[in-house]
Formats: sequence, C-alpha cells, structure tokens
Amino acid sequence: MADKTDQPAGLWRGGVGEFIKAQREMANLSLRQLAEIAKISNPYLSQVERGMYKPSADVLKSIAAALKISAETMYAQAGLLDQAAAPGRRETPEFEEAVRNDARLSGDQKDTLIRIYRGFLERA
Amino acid sequence: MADKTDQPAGLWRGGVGEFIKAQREMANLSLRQLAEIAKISNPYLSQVERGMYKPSADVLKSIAAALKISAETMYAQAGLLDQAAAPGRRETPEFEEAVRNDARLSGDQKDTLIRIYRGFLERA
DNA sequence: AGCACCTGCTTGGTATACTTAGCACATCAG
DNA sequence: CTGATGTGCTAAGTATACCAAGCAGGTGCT
Repeated sequence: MADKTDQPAGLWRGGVGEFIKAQREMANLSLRQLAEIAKISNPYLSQVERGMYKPSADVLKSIAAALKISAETMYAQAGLLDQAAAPGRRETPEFEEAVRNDARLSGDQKDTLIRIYRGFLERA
Repeated sequence: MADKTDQPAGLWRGGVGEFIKAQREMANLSLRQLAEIAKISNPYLSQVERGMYKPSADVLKSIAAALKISAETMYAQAGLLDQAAAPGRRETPEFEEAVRNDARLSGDQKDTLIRIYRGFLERA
C-alpha cells in the first residue's frame, strides 16, 4: 500500500485519468457515451479523468473493455502491475517467474527452488 | 460492472478469498502476520478470506507481493483479467517447461530441480 | 427570441472498502 | 491456577468509491 504513488488522501496524482481521457478522445467518444458503455455514471468518469478518484479494478476493467484496450494495459497504466506488461515482452527470468506463479508451491518451497537454481548458475 | 460475478450487496461468492487463505496457510503465515506484511488490518483480511468483501486492486497487489505471487496471478484469480488478455501474450510459464528451456542449466541440474519440484507437489 | 440537444462539471447522498478496539478460545511458562 | 501470548472473529466507526439530480455553457434549428 505505502507506495510512492500514494497520495495522503482525496487527491491522486494518477496518470490513469489522463490516459483514459486521451484514449476516449482518440475514440471520439463523449464522457456520457463512454460512461454508458462502461456502465458507470458520467460524473464519476469525469472525476476519474481529472484524477480526483482512484477507480477500483472492476471499473478499470470495464473502462478498458469499453475502450477496447486490454485490461493489462489499463492496470499497467494505473500502476497496479509493477512490471511493464504491454507489447514487448522479456524472456530472461523464465525460471523464477514460473516458480513465483506456481500456486501449488508454498512460499518456503519457492524460496528453496530459487536458491538451488541460483546456486547452479553460480557454478557455471 | 453488472457482471455475472456480482452479488447484490455485502456478500460475494469469490474464490479469491479461498485462494488467499490457501496461499497464506501454505506459507505458514498467520492472519496477523500476512496482514502486517501486506499493510492491511487483520480483521479486514479475515473478512476478505471469507468472501465478505471484494478487495481493491491495491490490496490485491499488496497481498500478492506479501505472498510472493505475481500480481497477474492474483488478478486472474480475482476474475479481473479474464480471457481476452493482450494480443501477443504467452501462456503462463510452466515450471518444467521453463527448466528444460533454460540453456544455462546442465542436464543433471535440470533433473535435480524437477525431482525436487515433483517432491514438493506430492506433499500437498 | 426561443427550444432542443449536446458538452463537461458540481452537489449531496448512499454503498462499501477499510481500520481501530476489543471479545472468546486456545496453548504454554511461571 | 494465573498471566502472557497466540489464533481468528465481531462490532462500530471512518474514509472513499460511486451514483442520481441538476447546473452552466455551447451549437444549431425554427
């Protein structure tokens, strides 16, 4: 929670709003049109675009769908996905990513596997 | 917003809570421990685990980090990243596939990692 | 002049995400 | 048997995400 992107309260410096507004204008949609498609109220969308509120993931997903953008791109813009996930995709840390994403492993088990793995790499 | 996953109010049928609880127990963390790491209150985490509240993306991200799970995995479990996904996006990397594709590992090392991995899975 | 229909914004309220204080039951040390 | 410390949970309050109603300005049409 205590991220560098967090503002004390009430106001939020988000680039999400600007991003949404830019995408909306590029799609030639009015506030009310986009709000209706995304099933949110138009005043709220207005406030979101101006960075007064930090929309929930549900709303972000809904807006993304209305704008025909992937939810991932939206979350990335909102700073909810620490890694840049857009087009270009890296492939270096295959192993550790696979371990971290494996829901069947416990935290300790993940640490163990990664420790062994790194040990192997150092021996080369 | 008016998704199929939405319940009228107050209660939510989400599998996220169960998922979080399972991951927390696999990591041998108490409610308070995880709550402190994730910087949320422990009663709230309790309620989230029992599906009484639908946590915001911030909280999900924070919990995911505390559990050493990728935020994407978390969002997917929460139903916030459904199928559409990004165009060029690859499937989730499987552990054994990642090991076999890792050119920096020797054959023996690959076998060792996979053997340990399978041992971990059997313990569940 | 009007009226109709856009545009985005403000106001005031409701719903819900989230917190702080504290309860009830367990386990272990003295 | 106490007291200390652990577990998860309830209750009551605060903060904020979100909505419905309505206002002010712009454009066009008759």
